[in-house]
Amino acid sequence: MTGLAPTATPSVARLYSTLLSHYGPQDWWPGDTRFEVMIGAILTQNTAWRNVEKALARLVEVDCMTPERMLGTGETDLAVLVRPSGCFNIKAKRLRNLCGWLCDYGGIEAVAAWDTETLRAELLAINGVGPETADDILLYAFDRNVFVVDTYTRRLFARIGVTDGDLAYDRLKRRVEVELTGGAPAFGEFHALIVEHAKRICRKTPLCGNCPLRAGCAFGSSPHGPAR
DNA sequence: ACCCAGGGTCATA
DNA sequence: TATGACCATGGG
Repeated sequence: MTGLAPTATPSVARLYSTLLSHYGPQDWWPGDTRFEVMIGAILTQNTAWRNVEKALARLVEVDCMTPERMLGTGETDLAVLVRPSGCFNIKAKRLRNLCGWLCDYGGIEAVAAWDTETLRAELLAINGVGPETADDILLYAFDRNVFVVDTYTRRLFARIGVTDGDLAYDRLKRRVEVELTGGAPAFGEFHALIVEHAKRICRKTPLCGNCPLRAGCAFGSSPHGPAR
């Protein structure tokens, strides 16, 4: 659709295979059920996953991991339960919004029958679910052929020059969905690999020797990172 | 003592 | 439409 990428810019497929061969399959998303994946997607907003795990464990411990039982827990009690994940008052509301939506439409199995466009639009209509969270849910809870764009994706693509400066969410998303073959499993691995790369590489030394992307990386330390 | 994390909403200009 | 404040815990 858009013009061909200049041959000098690394291809999306090449970036994917490089990360995959270096780190191996990540097998995302961690979560026992589709509902738990959805809850994790809310809780991990601007939050380290290790803190999300604590909140998820508490929800399981009090047997709260269904839409009905989560709604049955009061908002205040729910906020206390998810406290380790931060922003707990806001997240308690968002979890309730999500659960209310599920119950209104007949549960997870019912909404799972919808086509991807409809499901995405409905998810985005929930207060507290933005583009990334919606795509997390579509990809990892409902196995849809959707790529998730996050801050790391933007940073990485910008630094190694695959974006041509256009960082708009939908453009970036479409680009990966078009250029990377393999469907949902590949999209899921790619997003996970990008996050894993950010977590493990170049935090302290921007051009560390173990970086599989070498000089093209310079990625992971701060929102701005080293220039170029 | 800072900075950041697997974002999103809302109020301003 | 485009920024900025805000949420808030826990680890580096």
